[in-house]
Amino acid sequence: MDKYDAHTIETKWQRVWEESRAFEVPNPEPGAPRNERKSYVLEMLPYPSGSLHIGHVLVYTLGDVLAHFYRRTGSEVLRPMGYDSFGLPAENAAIKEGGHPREIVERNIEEIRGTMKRLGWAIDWSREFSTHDPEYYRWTQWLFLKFLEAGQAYRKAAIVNWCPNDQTVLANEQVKNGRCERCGFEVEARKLDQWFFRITAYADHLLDEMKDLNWPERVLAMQRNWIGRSEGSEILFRVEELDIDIPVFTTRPDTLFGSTFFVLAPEHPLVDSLAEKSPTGDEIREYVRKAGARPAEERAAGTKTGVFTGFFATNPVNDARIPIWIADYVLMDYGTGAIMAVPAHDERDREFAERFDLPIKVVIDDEGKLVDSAQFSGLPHEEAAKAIVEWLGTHGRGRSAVSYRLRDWGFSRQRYWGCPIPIVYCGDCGIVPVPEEELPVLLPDVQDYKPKGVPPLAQAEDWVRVPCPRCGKEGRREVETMDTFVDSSWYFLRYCDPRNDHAPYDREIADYWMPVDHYTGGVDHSTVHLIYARYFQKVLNELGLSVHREPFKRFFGNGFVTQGGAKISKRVGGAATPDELVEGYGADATRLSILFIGPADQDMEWTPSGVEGMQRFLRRLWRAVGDVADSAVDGSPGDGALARKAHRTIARATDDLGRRQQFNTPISSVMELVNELVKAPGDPAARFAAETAVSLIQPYAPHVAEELWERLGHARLWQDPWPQADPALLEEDTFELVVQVNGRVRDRIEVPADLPEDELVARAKESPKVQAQLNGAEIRKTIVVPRKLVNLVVG
RNA sequence: GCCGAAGUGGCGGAACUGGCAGACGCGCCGGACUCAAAAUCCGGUGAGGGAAACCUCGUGUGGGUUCGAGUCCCACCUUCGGCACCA
Repeated sequence: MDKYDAHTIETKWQRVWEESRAFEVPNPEPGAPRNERKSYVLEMLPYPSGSLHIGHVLVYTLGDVLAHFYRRTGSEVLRPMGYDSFGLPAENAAIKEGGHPREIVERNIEEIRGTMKRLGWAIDWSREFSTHDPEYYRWTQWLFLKFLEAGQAYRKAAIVNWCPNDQTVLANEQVKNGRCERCGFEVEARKLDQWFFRITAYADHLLDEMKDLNWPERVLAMQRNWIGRSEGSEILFRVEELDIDIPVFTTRPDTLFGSTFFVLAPEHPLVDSLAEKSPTGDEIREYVRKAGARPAEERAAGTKTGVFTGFFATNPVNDARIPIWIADYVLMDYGTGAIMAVPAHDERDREFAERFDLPIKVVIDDEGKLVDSAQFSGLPHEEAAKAIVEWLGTHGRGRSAVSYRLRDWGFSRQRYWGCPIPIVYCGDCGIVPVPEEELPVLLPDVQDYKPKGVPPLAQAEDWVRVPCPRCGKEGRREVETMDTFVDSSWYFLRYCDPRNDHAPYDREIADYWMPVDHYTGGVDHSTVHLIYARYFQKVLNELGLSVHREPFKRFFGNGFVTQGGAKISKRVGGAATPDELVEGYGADATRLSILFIGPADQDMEWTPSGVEGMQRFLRRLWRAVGDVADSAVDGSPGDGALARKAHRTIARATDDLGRRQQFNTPISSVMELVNELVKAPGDPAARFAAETAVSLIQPYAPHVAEELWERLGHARLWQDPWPQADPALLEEDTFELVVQVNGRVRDRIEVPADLPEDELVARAKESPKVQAQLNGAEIRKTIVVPRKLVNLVVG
């Protein structure tokens, strides 16, 4: 047989798939019965801000293996692809390289598509789109209008995260450790009018409906953490001089008697009027100004600062008058922006009290019982918490309350390359939505789209000036654009019906394909994209636009691929990019090597030696199967060792891919089978073993598998049913009985599989090695594990 | 500090429900083929002891449960990831 030549084979089959539209799937006919075997396989769509790297090879090969596996196990598979082409990464790349963002992303998309095709990923290319296509963002705008109508999108003045480098506002989800997730600059707090999605209204839904998700625990834990639901109570403190009540949120109402001072966040709305009425107003205003200017990171880590207002609040439970302070360790956007400080039982309050010499009053003893707390003294503190909240309730001074860490999603961006927000500001009518029929609001070209703090769209004066859709007077368009995560919060629905020009998608079609059965992507999106998309899906459900409440039924979080310690390969000169790898080793070897490294949900280091090993394996497979194809032998595989090995391999690979979601071990199993085949070329089961190996490796190495399948006299392996293991042939007819004495292995004996237990024990006792260990001692206990071992316990 | 994941040969890793630790691959060592090299093929490869048959030790550390623990329980150490003045 000829030599294994990856390029010839890969080019040949890629052409066949393209010409036969092998991986395109039709949408269901209207009113057709639901196919229970549909399977929507999706991976997070790439940003076209550069070319693909080895990490993308992992993600899309994972999806590819599953798509092939599900198709061949009887599902109708939807496996689309597109590009998240709006947003900062692409825009920054454009600024760096020079040129218009559109040109840059479209050039990158061309390149990425080529790489994807060269890797042989089984994608339905007829459904491809980019989020910057007007035909797509038209519907992003349409959905925004629906959210606006439903009160899920709104505009408010808020203190937001401002990145001074990227010159834009960032969502909380895009700030890590007080720094911009993209560029690493420290974010500043700015008070601006901004657009928000009311994701906090769905906090409990996002938590409760996790029970319907087959997701890794670590990702769910991150989301839970991010949402940060915490149960406590809201308590009203009276300020007599001002004739007002100020609510505080606390998780520890049991410590209420220990509250010795009261703190407001510098951003608290009452601060202004307090300063006005206070003799030390200037001092207060000066403190508030300084606190506002203090970087968030320092505010969190530095020593505590604060200022006394001169006012006092009354503790509702004992009428104690406690001083009201303003301090920046209290955050405006958590709870009510005001706290009752209990320095004896809260570390932060203690630090503050010590610094400003405020009293510390212990109200819980070492046994966890209340002391010095009037009628509640002596109660265990959990019980006391309930009793105190109840008492507050009957006196109209408090109630149970829940607080969340999650905040509304601010999606205004002061940048150019994003989806325009379809809004017109009118002097008379205020905020006016652009009528649906006028969508899309096209993103205009501007002279200069570099960030300057003022949104670049403001320069497009002709575009900005527009008649108010409501009254016809001159209005001005919204010049902010949407966060790119809005685009990716519904793209999976558009794939269901990507060419629809009268709706974002046909509801019936989307209801059929959705939810995504198997979603793959990086866990770095756990508290960003994955939470936004869940929120969108829930709102769409409540707007009557989808029957489903969760977008991704199953999620697989792939690990990160590093390339740091990679040695330079002599032969391919340190091949590192996917294109270089395909060029040097072929797509099949590349695909195999990235999945063979280890468990795909853990981080991994990519090394060239792995891909060389895979190339060796493919040559070995090529030769072994080729020998079978060339030989005339045919007939029944029988039930010999090789046949049984093949059946066991089928069983294992099937279980690993379907149930266990383990992608490296099926490769090992097939390697074992090929090793056995090489050792037994004349075996009656050689042909069966060869076909099994080719068939099982097909999702990983579809090109070489297809070629060998053809040489074995078959066609279209990608459509062939997945092999099935014969349960009768899953075990050998003999097995190696492990004989233990006191739990330690002393001998291994080959015995017939059907030997009864007492006979197994008899065989075990006959073993000379066992005899030597027993040394005539009395056997106290005998443990028999069928088909595995006998353990003799003595002494 | 809180939440989560993980510690197994020289390396990546396997061992699914408590039952042969180290599958598979990389690397390394030896051999075959070759004028030679590459490629390929065959054999070996956890540590210690022994001429050998074999024996002992061995899955981060220390305990425990069990006939039997990489796997279960308790305590701890280390690494990585997320959150972090969240009241």
